[in-house]
Amino acid sequence: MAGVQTHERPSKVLKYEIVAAGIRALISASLAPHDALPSERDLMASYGVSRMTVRAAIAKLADEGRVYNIRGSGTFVGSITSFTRTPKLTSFTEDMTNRGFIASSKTLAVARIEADEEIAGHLAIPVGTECTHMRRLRLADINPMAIEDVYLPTSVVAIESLRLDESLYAQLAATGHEVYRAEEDIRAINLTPGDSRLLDVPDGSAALQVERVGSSRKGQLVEFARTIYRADRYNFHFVVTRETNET
Amino acid sequence: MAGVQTHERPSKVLKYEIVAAGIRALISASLAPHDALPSERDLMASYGVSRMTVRAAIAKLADEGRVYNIRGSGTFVGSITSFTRTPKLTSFTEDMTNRGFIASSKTLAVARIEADEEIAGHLAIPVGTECTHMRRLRLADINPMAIEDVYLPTSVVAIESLRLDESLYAQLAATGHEVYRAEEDIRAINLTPGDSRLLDVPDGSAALQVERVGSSRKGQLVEFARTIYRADRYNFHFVVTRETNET
DNA sequence: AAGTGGTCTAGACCACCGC
DNA sequence: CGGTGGTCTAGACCACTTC
Repeated sequence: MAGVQTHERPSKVLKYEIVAAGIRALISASLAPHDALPSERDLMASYGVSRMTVRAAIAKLADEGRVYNIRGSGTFVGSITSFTRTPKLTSFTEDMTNRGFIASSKTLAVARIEADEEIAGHLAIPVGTECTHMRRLRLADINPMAIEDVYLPTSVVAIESLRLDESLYAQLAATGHEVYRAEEDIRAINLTPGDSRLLDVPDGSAALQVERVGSSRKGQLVEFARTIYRADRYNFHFVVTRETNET
Repeated sequence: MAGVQTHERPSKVLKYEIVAAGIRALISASLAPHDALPSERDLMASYGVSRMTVRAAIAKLADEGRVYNIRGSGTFVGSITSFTRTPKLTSFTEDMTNRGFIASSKTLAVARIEADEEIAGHLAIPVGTECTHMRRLRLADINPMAIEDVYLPTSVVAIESLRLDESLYAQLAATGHEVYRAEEDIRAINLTPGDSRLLDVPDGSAALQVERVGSSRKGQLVEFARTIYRADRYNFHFVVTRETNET
């Protein structure tokens, strides 16, 4: 039997997704940035749904940065440009695809290790727990983009069953450990001499480090990953808004 | 009775804010990370509100990273630690307050300049347009935290009317140019010798650079700001989730 | 004054989880 | 199976912006 498959779509068609798709189409077909969308009440009538459904659709589009609301005035098309990265959970391959690159990898090391204090702390497991460690050089269009170290408890993925030629996330999903939620920590670092060579930049160059602790839909901690991106090739770009808060 | 006048904004008390505050208090009083919250239906009864109001409160807490939902199972307390910075639009002072520091500033330069190509591009104005430039060293508890350069078209704020001892954002808001939405670009850089000295770190140290283009409610571009943070003192920490995508 | 988005009610059915 | 969060309806009043 060829190829492990992830679950097909028993997914129900959500009404607010239909409305959102319709609005997306409307925007790309006939609206320019800062143009007004039809009012929520108009959209209710157009799609034959309740107002809450319309608002759920607009909320999703706003989250994507495609539209924004002005109270008392209307909903308007945003001015998203290229190279946007809303803070959503994506795999490296998806991220590169979104940025217009072709992703590839070179596996540098795969090993069975015992969790040190840092890894154990992030994954909430006892120090010394057996883990699978994978170190990969990540490429975008054949050029070095990042170095990624991933640590997973052996109970999640054993090293023997790991297939290096397949997406790690797909393998996790296939075994019921889909990474659904993660906490990310982003900071700037100076590269070590070894990492500088791998990324083909001068020693001591700045780099963007993203640490991620990923958990499954059920809340189980699945992976700890540290990814170090070339500073000259990688950035985050997103929209922030002012909210009436706060404590 | 005679009307009591205050300078406070007569902000309406929102029900979902009350519920959210109650849940926040419950969490800090008696719940540990990954403990379950009362169910939404229980919260409805406790606060005497509809389910949608409860869900609005929980949605806000989830946005803050304080709780997370598991379908079919419940809502649980998140594991956010210190030094969190959700990607919201904040002033430097607010940001530092959230992180537990006391913010202060030292103005390094204020000048009238003509927009170069970069600034003009960000603010969508012709090259050579008159702008106000302000350069400040930002401190957290007396320690250098960041260097900030802000550029504003003179039509938004003229240098003569700028008061250095007052919040820039407050002055902008007072003249109808409140920054309420912004696009941010985050990347890692190596500090220049001059900036290294200002931030009191070794020459060539890595730093986190945040560029921001802020716009008013009406979509007018108001400011271009570049803030360079000490890498050892500043990071972003936020929660990301996997969402139904379809692009 | 009219129209907009923001909040809120009081119900309902569904998909999913753990027992 | 009962309980949970996810979606959805059909209304309502409010605060705000624009005319």
